[in-house]
Amino acid sequence: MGRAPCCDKAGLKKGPWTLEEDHKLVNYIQLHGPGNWRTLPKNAGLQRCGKSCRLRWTNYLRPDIKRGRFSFEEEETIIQLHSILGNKWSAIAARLPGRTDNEIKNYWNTHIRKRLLRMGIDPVTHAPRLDLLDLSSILSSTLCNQSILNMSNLLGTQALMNPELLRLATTILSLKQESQVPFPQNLQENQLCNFLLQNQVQPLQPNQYQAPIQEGFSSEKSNQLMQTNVEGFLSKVATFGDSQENSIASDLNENFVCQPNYMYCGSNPIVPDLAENPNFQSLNNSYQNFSSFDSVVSTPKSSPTPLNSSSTFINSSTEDERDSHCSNLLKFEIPESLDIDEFMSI
DNA sequence: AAACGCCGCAACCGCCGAGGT
DNA sequence: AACCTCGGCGGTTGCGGCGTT
Repeated sequence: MGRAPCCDKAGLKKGPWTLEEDHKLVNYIQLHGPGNWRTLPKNAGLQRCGKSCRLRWTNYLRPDIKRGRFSFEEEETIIQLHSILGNKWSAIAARLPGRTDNEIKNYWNTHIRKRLLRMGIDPVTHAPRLDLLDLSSILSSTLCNQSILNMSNLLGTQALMNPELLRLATTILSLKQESQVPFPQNLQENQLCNFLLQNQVQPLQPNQYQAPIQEGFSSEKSNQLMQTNVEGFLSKVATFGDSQENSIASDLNENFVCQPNYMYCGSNPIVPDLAENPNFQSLNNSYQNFSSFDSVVSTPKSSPTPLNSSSTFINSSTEDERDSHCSNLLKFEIPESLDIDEFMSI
């Protein structure tokens, strides 16, 4: 039910707050505490509506408000949480001590959103903007390379970065859960090939998976590592799903890897050393983050806790440096369809 | 120095859900 | 059940500051 704006009443002031008004409001709240906003302005001697007083207090006058530029760490938190929560600014603010929802919303709209757009990333879905991709070249590349598809290709770096392969993994997991058929320990090559052919997944070029392997990191080792991590991912998803009575796992199976996300590196050349490849590390981090996600989103609002971060940040960095950092941290992605309410209630 | 446009941010608007009567 | 109040939220606006021409 809608109702008339509270500030429509005659005699109530609007617009910027004066120092005197701020003092009145602060003094009153220090004596009586916040709340009962309807009667507060009258009692405090303010010609403002209660709503205006509440906003002024929560967004500006509250003593625990942090001022100044957002740190990389805070920015990372905002982007990660936004990929999970969407425009739930208050929920995001609950994870950032001293920051208000209004401040975060403004920062998103004026800085982060624009940066994502510059990077060709949709700030709403956190996915690469498909309208910027040359779809025809992708399709033609796929068709040209189908004949060279083999297991080695599948286990190359790009395969792991490719959401379609992960999609296959979760699809199999889904089948396992639904049919109770024993999960095959080792996928057959032809199964994967058929799947990829059917889904037009872009395979690697031969020079992409052969050339980069360097000393100390053989093709066999990289394949083993990839296998290990794909299985590890499956294990994480399975464990996670079981612990959440399969409801969230169901969402994951359907959506977690279906959306384009930052792990999909497109036509980027493969970085030789997988162990140092930030994309590869990002994948590991992604499901590590996943397994600890309840701790990320369920901390009570009254006791906000900063998210842990292994990164080191310098606040005075340039926008370009933030762009660069952004491109790495954005490889973390959770589908919007994830039932956040369910998460929050855990 | 003036005009103009852009940007960032504080504040407002309109809607919603919860809870009370 | 219907209505009302209240607090809260997300989207939008408007103004001041700043840089550019």
